[in-house]
Amino acid sequence: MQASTASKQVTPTDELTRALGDLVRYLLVCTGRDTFRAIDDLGLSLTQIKAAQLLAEAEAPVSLGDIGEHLGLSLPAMSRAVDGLVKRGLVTREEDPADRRSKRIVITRRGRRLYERIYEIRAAGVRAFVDGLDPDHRDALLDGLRPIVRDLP
Amino acid sequence: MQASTASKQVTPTDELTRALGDLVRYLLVCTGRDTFRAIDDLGLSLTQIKAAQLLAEAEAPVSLGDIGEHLGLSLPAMSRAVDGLVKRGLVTREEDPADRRSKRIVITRRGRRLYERIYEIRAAGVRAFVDGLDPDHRDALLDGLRPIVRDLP
DNA sequence: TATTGTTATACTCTATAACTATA
DNA sequence: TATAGTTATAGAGTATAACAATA
Repeated sequence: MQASTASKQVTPTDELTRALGDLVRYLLVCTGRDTFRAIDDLGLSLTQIKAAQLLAEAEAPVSLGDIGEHLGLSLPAMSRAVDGLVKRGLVTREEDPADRRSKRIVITRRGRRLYERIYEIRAAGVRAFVDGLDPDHRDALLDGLRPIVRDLP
Repeated sequence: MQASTASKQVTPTDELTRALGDLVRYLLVCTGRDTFRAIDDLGLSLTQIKAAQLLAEAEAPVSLGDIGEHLGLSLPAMSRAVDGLVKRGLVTREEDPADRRSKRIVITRRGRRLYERIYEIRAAGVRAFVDGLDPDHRDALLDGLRPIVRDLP
């Protein structure tokens, strides 16, 4: 707990916070452009892509309300968004036999392919950034990142 | 260029791409929640916050068209967004003496304070993540990040 | 009576088109 | 005639309210 007359003390936490903030911001710009354009070209909304992502990664059946809760959106908004996905054959919507008020939303093979394509576009932006790194820097970053990413929830 | 019978070859580039992608995604979730809620509570749109950020970081005078171009939005959309910012006293909008068709948008002291508050909320999310790291991991990540962030555009 | 989802309606944000003022 | 910005209007996406079906 070092005291200092000025408030210029920069701790490792401060420095890392700033570094991570800058990096995330930069990567978002890199990867966002192409991704948003691709989604737009598909005629899908961001909400629909997020829903597809949730469904692609879900392990248990997912109801409409589940999706809305995860995405922080209202039930009507999800109903409409899923409606569009159903019409395009990207997901299916069926009554839950255990509770017929509820609907089970399941991604189709076509929906999964579409989601993976979007994922690849995003990854390509990150990859372009990584490819531009000095190999030594790249390896050092990987070393620093490996144990942290391993523990992400 | 090692050949392999399977396609399981994972290069450092692959691994780092994935690690960075995962980290960015995780940090976005952490920092996005509070930030979006704060913006919403202020009654401002995301566009208005982005405009404020651009203006807060701008070094030269900025026209309405400049903002729209940077943000990828139409002139009418920017006009409306800036209108709201002017009404709240967060920016000023004045004729450019050199070309009276053009307007110079300038952030006010109050606008700058507001932008910094939002920035702090976002940074707080990153900081919470950093605080949760094992100190050794934290320092290793900082070492890996330092030369890279230094060279960001 | 409570809950899941859908439909009706209003609001916000955006874009295109039409317009004004200046170059 | 071309350009910077504003105003008018339409479309997409969201939320609240009202509704239907099931628990």
